[in-house]
Amino acid sequence: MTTRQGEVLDAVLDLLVEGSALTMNAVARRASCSKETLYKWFGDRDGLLRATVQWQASRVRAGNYERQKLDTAALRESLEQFAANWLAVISSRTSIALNRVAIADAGSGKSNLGAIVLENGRFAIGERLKPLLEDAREAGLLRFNDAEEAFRTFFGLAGRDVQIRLLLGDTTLNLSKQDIERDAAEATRQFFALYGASQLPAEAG
Amino acid sequence: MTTRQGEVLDAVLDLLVEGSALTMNAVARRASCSKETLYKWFGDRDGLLRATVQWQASRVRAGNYERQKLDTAALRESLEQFAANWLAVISSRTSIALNRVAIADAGSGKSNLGAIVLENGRFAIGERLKPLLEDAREAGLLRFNDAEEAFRTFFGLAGRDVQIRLLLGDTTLNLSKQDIERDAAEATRQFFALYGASQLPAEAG
DNA sequence: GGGTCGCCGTACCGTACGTTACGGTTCGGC
DNA sequence: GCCGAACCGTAACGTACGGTACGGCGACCC
Repeated sequence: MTTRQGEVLDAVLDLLVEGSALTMNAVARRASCSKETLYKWFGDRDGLLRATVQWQASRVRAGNYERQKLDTAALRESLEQFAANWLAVISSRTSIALNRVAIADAGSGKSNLGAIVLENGRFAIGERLKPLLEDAREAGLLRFNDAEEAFRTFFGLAGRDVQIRLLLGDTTLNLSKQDIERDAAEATRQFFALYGASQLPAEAG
Repeated sequence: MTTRQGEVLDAVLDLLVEGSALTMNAVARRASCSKETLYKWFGDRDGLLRATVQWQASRVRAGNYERQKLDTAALRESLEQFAANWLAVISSRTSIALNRVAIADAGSGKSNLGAIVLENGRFAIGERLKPLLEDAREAGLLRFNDAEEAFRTFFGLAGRDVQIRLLLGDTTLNLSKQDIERDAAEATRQFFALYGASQLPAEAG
């Protein structure tokens, strides 16, 4: 992946975010490259989309969680960061645009953009969060049987209706940085109320 | 909306659920009608899609909640039914297909399918659930300040990652009727843990 | 300075699909 | 039995777009 190729993929992202129709002509014009080059580098339109999705995924992937000795404050801090980061990602125009094409593609089943997005989004964050949850359980801070189920609950508390509303074009939902931090803190508080070891476990699955 | 027109829209739903490309030719063939009739009845392709979305919405709309004197058991029962019904809807092949076209459409901004789906999905269920929550607060069963926020939490606890995974084509998620009932019960239990008046309120927003 | 390579711009091709037009058929009203 | 309306099936048109071909041009090598 040369820098020039990255510029081309950024042009694709630009067009997607704008909501313009993503034709090969439009990409070539925006990226100031020839269509021949596009086909040489990416094969066909599907390959271009796949490369774009992976290109963006490679940028979003944050540092992995480092196993550590946890106390309640550190755990809360980590959870809030996870939630805030996730909310920031799913409310970004880029993520919305990419999820839209991936969802449309998953319907026609031509490429496998949906699987790529899932792998780098929902599943990646799950794999990054579960070690934290398990360390917290080890440290006696959380109670749960199944880390996957606990994660899914946290995912629901953090995301709520945000992603589907944004994907469907709801314009009444405008998450500022402050909103995101407040919502992330609230989700974390609720998660502690459900899974915190200092309280009665809510028959957590 | 004649019954014949309903048959045509059912043909559209069939094609969408199959994942076939939704061309006017395919619709005409599947519905055994002429393209001329399609254009006469629905104007253009967008009109056909709009009519299809509204046609399905008119079928999904369930009975409204009837205000009643609530006790804990009745409240739990109602909440579980709401959650189970919502999970059944969003995991149905029809809903997935319609949400896909609506989301794709919301990206290009041609029609306003996204708004229609939101209005008949997420927002409709919110308006139906909030009176129940408020009655429960009135009856001293729940504690919260903002019914909208409480609803959004319930929405997150019930839906979690289900909708986005299905929209993105995740095939590892297969919700049986039993799964749905179990998840609905669990979400309701968690919601009570967060907002039930018999416990300390979790600083609920 | 000539040859080669990689790329840009553009013209071009084939096809898919939205849309329109039209001949043929059924059916209710008189 | 005849008329008109509604509708079916299909052919035809125009366009948009994915994909290909080709001429030109700067860069680099020898």
